[in-house]
Amino acid sequence: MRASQFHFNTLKEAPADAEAVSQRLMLRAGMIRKVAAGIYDYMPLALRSIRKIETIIRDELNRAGALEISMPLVQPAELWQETGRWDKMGQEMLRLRDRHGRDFAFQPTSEEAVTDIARQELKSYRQLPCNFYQIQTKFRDERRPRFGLMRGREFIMKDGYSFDRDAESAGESYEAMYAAYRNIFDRIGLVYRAVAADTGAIGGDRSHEFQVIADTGEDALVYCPDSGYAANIELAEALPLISSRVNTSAPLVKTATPGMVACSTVAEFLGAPLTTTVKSIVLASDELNDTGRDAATVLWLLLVRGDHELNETKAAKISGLDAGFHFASEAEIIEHFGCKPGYLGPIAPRKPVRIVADRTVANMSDFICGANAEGYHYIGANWGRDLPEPEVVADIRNVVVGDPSPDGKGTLAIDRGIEVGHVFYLGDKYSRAMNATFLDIDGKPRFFIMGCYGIGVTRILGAAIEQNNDGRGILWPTAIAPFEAVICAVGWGKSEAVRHEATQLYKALRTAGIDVILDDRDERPGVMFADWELIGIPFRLTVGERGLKEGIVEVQSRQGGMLLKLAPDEAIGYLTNLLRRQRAV
RNA sequence: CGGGGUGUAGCGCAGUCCGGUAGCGCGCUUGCUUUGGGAGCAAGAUGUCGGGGGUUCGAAUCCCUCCACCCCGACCA
Repeated sequence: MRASQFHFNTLKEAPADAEAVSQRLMLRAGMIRKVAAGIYDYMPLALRSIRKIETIIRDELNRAGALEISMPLVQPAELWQETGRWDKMGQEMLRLRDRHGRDFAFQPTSEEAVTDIARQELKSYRQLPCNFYQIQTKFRDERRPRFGLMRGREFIMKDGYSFDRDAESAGESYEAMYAAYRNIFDRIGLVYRAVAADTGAIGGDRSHEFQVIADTGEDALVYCPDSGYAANIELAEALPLISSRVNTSAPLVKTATPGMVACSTVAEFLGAPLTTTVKSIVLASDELNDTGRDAATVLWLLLVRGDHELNETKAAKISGLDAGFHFASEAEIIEHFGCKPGYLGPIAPRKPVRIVADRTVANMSDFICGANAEGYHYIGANWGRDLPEPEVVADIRNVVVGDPSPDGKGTLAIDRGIEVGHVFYLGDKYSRAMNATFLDIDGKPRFFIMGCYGIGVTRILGAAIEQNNDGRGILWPTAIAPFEAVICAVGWGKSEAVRHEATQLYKALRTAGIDVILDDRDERPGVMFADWELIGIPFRLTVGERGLKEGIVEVQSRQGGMLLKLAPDEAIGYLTNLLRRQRAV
């Protein structure tokens, strides 16, 4: 490719509304253009990267035995009604109507469509296992699209689905995809971590997220450097930090703490460690009473230690909260506690509330908590003596750095991550809902045991840049860079020697199988260098009269490192070998 | 969907309070000079001032009303 025949526009300033680094750099590099909130044009540079990612994905999935198909973007409502998701998906699913007034959905994912294929195509256990995937445009009408390609509304996703005859075989399919995902992300060349993830309503322990490590990531990844344990913080188990209660010594004292609302300020005011305070969080759930008709609001008081945070995913698994909850309103709190938020505690609320203590809180003694009176806290509170034992003791907090690893080997660390892939064991959730069966060896119909596997193709672009950028622009991993190398011809317009040598070099690199672009725009060197550094091409070769006099061209890595002055033949050999080694990873 | 904010040339902005017929930088076009880290000079082109309605002799500016976009908040590739 010659730059004079390619198209890209670089900008010195990014649009003011672009927030994320990846978004700013892609806009400045002219890779993407915003069309509407969360909706972008992919310009030629971006599409080259997208295609490279897709090629790696196809390659590894095909190798793992998966089969590529393509399902419709526009899917009939009936399919979605079968599983109840037509209603459940809510506003996130884009709905449309055809000229006859029939309802359709623009696919946000394709479990229904693929299960419909399976129930019609896969009739015998002899056809199993079977794994279909597609690389397709998705639309999810996000409440708040942001960060450019990281959380767009329209995006490209690889979604795959496996069909097996039983749980054991489905487990093997899952493991095969897990391994394929490892290969895919290894080849793409990003630093990532596979972590155990929450399985939501499905249950079971088979769900892993593939997270690209980046400080700007929205997820917190918990891992143990010693044991290899790794999980999303939503899931990561927090062990009790206190093994058992010590004998109580202090009396219960109601102490004035005027204006002290946060645990940290109370602790500071009282001169006590933050770890002796207890934080009160009030949730509300609606429950049916005995007649099964009128909904009564039940308040829950969740207690975590002052230095800890509530984990809502864990809270949502507690019996009674698992049907849904919301944070209690101030009115609900005053009605039940007789006090405004800020001074709430488990000792003698005005009306009965259900008390859930975190494992660590349950073993605390002589602790500080709100007194349910404005401007007062108790110090020296003790379970059993000053208040009843907690109704429920559970893990309801986020782990923090330094906590013991749940597997008992070492302590936990936390990274930020961007979720770019997810493998998930589905069981018969969709096959049962859609009555998708095959005939098993005993002649009886059985539901397919399914798994689903996603990779956010366009999100990988954003994640790659979030992880790899510097003051000058993007630093693409070679495997997904728009071009592997660029030849900057300095003085293209006026020097026949430069034109000749640059063209020869270009042809030779192409013959060697290198994806190279020749910058023949006759721009000044500063402009060329700045453009390609912004765009992030991994290798730059500079051909100019200055070097040709010495018989050399310059080779410079975008990552930094040495500027090499090599004879053209040497440069070709050097780059060919280097890229061959990188591709072999 | 709540709360806050912004819409002026492709991009970044000024002008709005105090109405008088739209400007700056970058980019773009042409010419000359320049040529190893975003060149200089000269001459140009580009605007429904987010849309609609109103007030006024006159509206980017004042009023009303839509719309779009961004930021902060209850989970996704």
